[in-house]
Amino acid sequence: MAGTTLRDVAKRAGVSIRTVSNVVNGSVPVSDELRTRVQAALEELDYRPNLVARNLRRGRTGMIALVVPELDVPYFAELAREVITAARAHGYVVMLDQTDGDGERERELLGRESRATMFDGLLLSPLTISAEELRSRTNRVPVVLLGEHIFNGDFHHVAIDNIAAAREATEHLLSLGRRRIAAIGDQPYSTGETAQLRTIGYRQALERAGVPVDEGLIVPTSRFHRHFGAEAMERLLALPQPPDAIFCYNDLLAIGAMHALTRAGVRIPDDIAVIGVDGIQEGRYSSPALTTVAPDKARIARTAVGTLIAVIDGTAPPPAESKAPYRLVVRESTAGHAAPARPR
Amino acid sequence: MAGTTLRDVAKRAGVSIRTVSNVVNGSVPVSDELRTRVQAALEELDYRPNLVARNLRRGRTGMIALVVPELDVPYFAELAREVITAARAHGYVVMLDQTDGDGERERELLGRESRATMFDGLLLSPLTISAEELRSRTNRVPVVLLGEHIFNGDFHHVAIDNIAAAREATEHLLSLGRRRIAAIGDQPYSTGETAQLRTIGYRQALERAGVPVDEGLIVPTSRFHRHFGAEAMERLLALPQPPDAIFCYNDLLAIGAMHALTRAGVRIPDDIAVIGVDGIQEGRYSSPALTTVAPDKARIARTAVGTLIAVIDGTAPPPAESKAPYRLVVRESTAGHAAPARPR
DNA sequence: CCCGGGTATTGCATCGTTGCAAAAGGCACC
DNA sequence: GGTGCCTTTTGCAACGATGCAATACCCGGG
Repeated sequence: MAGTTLRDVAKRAGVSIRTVSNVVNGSVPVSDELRTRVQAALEELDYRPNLVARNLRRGRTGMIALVVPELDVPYFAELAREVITAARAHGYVVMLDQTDGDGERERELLGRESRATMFDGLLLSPLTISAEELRSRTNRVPVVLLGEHIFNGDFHHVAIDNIAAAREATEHLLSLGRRRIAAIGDQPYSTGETAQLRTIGYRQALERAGVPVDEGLIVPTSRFHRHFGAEAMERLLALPQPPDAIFCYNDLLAIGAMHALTRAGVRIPDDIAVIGVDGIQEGRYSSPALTTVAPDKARIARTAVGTLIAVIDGTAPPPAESKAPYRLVVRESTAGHAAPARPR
Repeated sequence: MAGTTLRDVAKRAGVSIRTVSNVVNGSVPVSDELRTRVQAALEELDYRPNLVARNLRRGRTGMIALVVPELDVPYFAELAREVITAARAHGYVVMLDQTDGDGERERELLGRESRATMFDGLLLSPLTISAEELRSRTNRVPVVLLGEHIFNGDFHHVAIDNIAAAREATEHLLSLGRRRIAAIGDQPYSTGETAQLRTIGYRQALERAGVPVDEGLIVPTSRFHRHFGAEAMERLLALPQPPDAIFCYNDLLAIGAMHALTRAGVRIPDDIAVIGVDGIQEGRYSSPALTTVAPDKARIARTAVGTLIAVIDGTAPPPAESKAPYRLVVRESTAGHAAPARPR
C-alpha cells in the first residue's frame, strides 16, 4: 500500500537517502557510477516522490485554487479552461471549487477549517462576499479577484470595464436605429455590483444618444441563467409597447430571451435585436447566432495567474485593478442572417 | 509570512503542543479550563492548521482528481459540477485537470513526475490512453474510469450502456416514421471506442426495424464539437438524397448540425429530425429545443465518487462495470413545436 | 609523504502535525 | 495512608522529503 520512499531506494542502491534525493532532483552533482546505480533502483522500485512531504518541506504546494460560482455556467467553464492552461505554463496546477453563489460557501472557504492552507494562492470570483469580510478573513493567503465586485484597492483584481462594455453593447443596438432598448439582468441589491455597473453603462449610452430611459424596460433577474432570460423576455413581450432590442447582461440570459422570442414567433433581429455579454461558444451556434461583447478570457486568465504568482513570489506591485480587453462580436442576432458561420 | 503553528499556540496558552492539537481535533477529552485557555490563544493568533503537514502525517489528503478531456465541453462541465458536489458530501475536494484529448497529457498524468501522489484517488475520463498503459502506470493509485473505453475488468468503471442508448435514440427516430436516418460522430479508429459502440447501437436499431444501413449516411467526425456537427451536416445536405433524420453522437454535434440546417433553410423536425446524446442544458434552450438521450449525471457522479472512496478505504468489491441510467428527453427537434419550455 | 583545494557523499535537523504510550494528577476504596 | 483505577496531559517519534554543513574522498603540488 505505502509507496516506495527514498529510504527504500537508498537501501536498495546501497547509498544514503540524501544521494538518492540528489539524483532525483538533479541539483547536486552525483558521480556517474552512483547515479547509474540509483537510477536502476529507482526504476526497479518504481519510485514516485511523495509530493505531500516535498510540499511540507519546501513550504509550497504548486497548487492554486480557482473558485467560481458555478462550473456549468459556460463562461466560468471557459475561463477555468484558460486558467488551467495559464497555470500549467507556470508549473502550477489548479484546484477548482464552486460556491453555487452561496455566500455561506464562500465564507466557509476562508474560514478556520478551510483548505486554503493547501494552496499557494487563490483566484476568487466572488459573488456575495463583501470586501470587508474578505479582508478580515484572508490571512496572508495571496488572493487575486476575478470580475467586478467593488473593491477598494486592497486586492489585486482583474476584470473588464463593465460600464464601458455595457455602454458599447447598447450603442451597438442604437447604431441599428433601435430606440426602445430593454435591459435584462439588473440586480439592484447589495451583491449585484457587476449587474449594477452594466446598468450604468446602459443608461450612459441612452443618455448620450438622447434617448429617454424607460424604467419599465429594465428587467431585473435573480441570476444569470437561461431560464431567467426567457422569463424576463416573456414579461417584456407582454408590455403594451414591447422593445425593439434587448441588451442582456450575459449570453445565457440572451439565449433564454431568444428562446422565448422564437417560441412567440418574433423574428430576430428583424423585430427585436438581441445582444449579450461573455462571448461563450454556445452563442456561435445558437439560432440565430448571438451578437455579444466578448471579454478576452485567455488574457484575463493569463493576467490573473501571472499576478497571483507574482504575489506568491513576493514580486508583485501593490494591489491594483487590471482592466482586461474585450471586443464586440457581431453576429446574426443583430445583423440579419448574413454572417457566415465560423469554424471553431 | 509563516502561519501560526501549534507550537506558537501552545507557548501562548502555556500548554503542550499535543494538548492544543487535542483541542483542535476534539478527539481526546480536554479539561474545561485548558480548553478555554487554548481556544482563546487559537483565536488571538488566528491559528489555521497546516493541511499539508496534517496530510503527511495522516497519509491522506482528502483530495481526489477528476481528469476530463475538456472542461469547456458542457457535458464535462456539468459532470464536474456533480462530481464536486458528490465529493463534498464525503468530505473530499476535487482537483480538476483537462488533457485536451491529448494522449501525451494523459500519459504524463500517470508518469514519474505526476502529481498523482497528492491525491487519494483518481477519476479518469480517458480519451486516448489504452487499458494496457493505464494498468502498467497506475501504481496502486485508486482509479475509477468514467465513460466507455473498452476495458477488461481491471478497473472500476461507470458509464451508460452506449449501445442501448444509441439504439433507443435511433428507434425514437424510426418511431416518427423516418427511414433515411443519418449518424454523425463515428470514430472508426483505435481511440474512438465510445463512438464505435454508438454506431453498433445505431446499426442494431436499423436492422431490427428492417431498414437497410446506408454506409454513406454514417459520417465520422474527428471530435465531438459543434463545428464538426455543422460540417458533417453540410456534407449530408449535399447528398443527392439527403436524410430525413439525424442521430448525433452527442449534443454538441447535434447543435452544430441544427445550426447548419437552419442556415440552409431546412425545417426541424418537419424536414429533418435531430437527436443528440448527453442531455446538456444548452439543448433545452436551443432553437428548436433538442431531443436527447440524457445520462443521469448526478447518479454517475455519485456512483463514481462512492466507488472511488470505497477503493480508497479498501472496502470496495473487485473492479466491475457499473451501468448508469439514462433517459430519452423528447423536445422540439423531433416532436414539432408543441413541447412547452421547461424552467430550469 | 603531507597538505590544500575541490568535488562527492553523508548525517542531522527540520517542515507541522498526529499516533502511541508513558507520566501526572485526582479520587475512592480498602 | 497506601493502592489502584480512571482521566487528563505530555514527550517522543514518525510521516517523507530537503537545506545545511560537516565529512570523506581524490588529485596535484610542495
